[in-house]
Amino acid sequence: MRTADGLSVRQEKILHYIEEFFGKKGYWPAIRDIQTDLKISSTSVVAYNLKALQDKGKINRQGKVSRGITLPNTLTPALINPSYQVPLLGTITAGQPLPDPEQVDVSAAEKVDVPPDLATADKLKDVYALKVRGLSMIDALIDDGDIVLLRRQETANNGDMVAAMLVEENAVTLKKFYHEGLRIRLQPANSTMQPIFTTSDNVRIQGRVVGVLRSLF
Amino acid sequence: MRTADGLSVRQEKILHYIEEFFGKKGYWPAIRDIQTDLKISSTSVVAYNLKALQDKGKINRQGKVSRGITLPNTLTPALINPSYQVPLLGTITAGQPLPDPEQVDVSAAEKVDVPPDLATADKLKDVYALKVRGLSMIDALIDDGDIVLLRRQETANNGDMVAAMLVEENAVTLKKFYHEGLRIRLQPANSTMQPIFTTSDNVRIQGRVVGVLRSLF
DNA sequence: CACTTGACAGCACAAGTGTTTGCTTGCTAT
DNA sequence: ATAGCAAGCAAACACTTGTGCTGTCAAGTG
Repeated sequence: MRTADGLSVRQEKILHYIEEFFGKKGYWPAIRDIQTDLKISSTSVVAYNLKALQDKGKINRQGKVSRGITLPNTLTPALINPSYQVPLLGTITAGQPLPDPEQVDVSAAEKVDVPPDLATADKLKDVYALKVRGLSMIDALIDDGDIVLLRRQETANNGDMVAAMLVEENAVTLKKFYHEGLRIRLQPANSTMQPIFTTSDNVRIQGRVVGVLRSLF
Repeated sequence: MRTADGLSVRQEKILHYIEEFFGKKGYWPAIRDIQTDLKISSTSVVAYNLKALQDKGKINRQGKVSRGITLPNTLTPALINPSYQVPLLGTITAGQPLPDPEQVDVSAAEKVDVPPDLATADKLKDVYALKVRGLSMIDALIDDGDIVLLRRQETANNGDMVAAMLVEENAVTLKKFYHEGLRIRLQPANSTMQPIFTTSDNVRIQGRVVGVLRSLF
C-alpha cells in the first residue's frame, strides 16, 4: 500500500516523525530515535527507508554525520520565514455595525495567519480580519464563514470593495464603491442584485477589502 | 577581555560559529566540529565553554545527545511558525482539463503560502493550488484570479466541493458533488444555475476544494 | 608563599550512531 | 515451480562524539 506521493506507509510515518521530532526538540533525530519510537525492529530498516526517502527527494542527508537528516524546507525558513499575522477583530453579520477598529485592543485579539501573497509586510499595516457570519455578503462572492482582510481607510477609489457603514440605517455591508457625482453607488458583485444609492454623508467607509480566505474542511 | 554581553571572545566565536553552522548545514555542530574549525586545541575546552554559554542561557543543550546544541530562538520558530507551502500547479480555465497532479514536477512548481488556519500540516499532504482564470466558477463563489486549494482525492462525499472532470466532454469544473442513486449531480453553488446530471463513470474527481484565497490589491 | 579560580591541554573511555552483511518473507513475472 | 525483487530483520562493526579525568599556567587573594 502506498500513499499518493509514492511513499510507503512506513516512510510516511518516518517523514512525519522527523518533522515532529525536530519541531519538538530543535535538532534532528538519530536513526535509533526513529527506530525505537516507531517500534521498528532494526536500524537497518530505518536506514533502508531513509535512503528511499532521500531518493525521492523528501529528505536530505549528510552521510556518516550523526543526526544529519534534514528536511529540504526547514533549513532556511526557520530563520528567515516571518509570520504574517493580522488581528481577527470579530464577526461581521448582516446589518450589524462593525466594531470600531481603533478601539479594539489589537494585542489581545485573536490572530490570523495571512499568506504573504495576499498581504506583504509593508502593506500589512492597519490590516485586520473579520469573520463573516451569514450569507449577507454572498453577492460579493463572500460566503458564510469566510474571513475577509480589510485595510483600515476612510476613503476609497471607484471599484474598490469596501466595508461601508450606512449611517442612517446603522448597517454595514461589503460592496463595491462608486462615487458618481453627488451620490454614491454601492454595487454588489452579483449583477442580479440591485445597487444601493445614497449620499456621501450617509456613508462611512471602515475599510477596504484586500483579501478573502475560505476554508472548506 | 570580555564583550558587552559577558562572553569571552572565544565564547562569542563559538556562539557565532554555531549559528552559522546551522544556517549553512541545517543541523547542529558537534563539539569536534567546533574544535577543528575554530582551531581549539582540545575538545574539553569546547565543552568547558559550551557549559559557560549554557549557564549564561545563550544555548540549550541536550546532555549526551550528539549534536544536541540548540539556540533558544531558532528552536521554537521552526515549529510553531512553519511556512506552509503548497505547489501552484497551474491555471484552471473554463472547460479545460486540469494537468494531472501526479505528473507535474511538484518540486519545480511555484509555491503558494497557505495560512495554517486553512490547512494544518497533517492535512497538507497532497494539497495543491490552482489559479482560477475566467469567471466560469463565479457561481461557486470563486472569482477570476482566486487561488483554490485542492486536496488530491478520487472520491467525494455528498456536498463536497470538488474539481470534477467530465470524461465525455473533456472538461473540468468546480461544483458541489452529490451522489444520487445511479446518477451524479454536480450542483453549482448559485441557485440560479442549473445542476449537471451525469453517470458516475463519466465523472473523474481530481480533488476536493479545501480552501480559497482571494487577493484584491 | 600557599591557596583558589578561570581557562586551557591532552587523552582515553564509553556511549551514541550510521553502515554493512547475511538471512528471511511475501509477492510477481516468467 | 523458479527466479527476481522489494521490504524487513538481526547482529556485528566501525566511526562519531560527548564526557571525565589529570594536568598546566597565569592571575588573583590573604
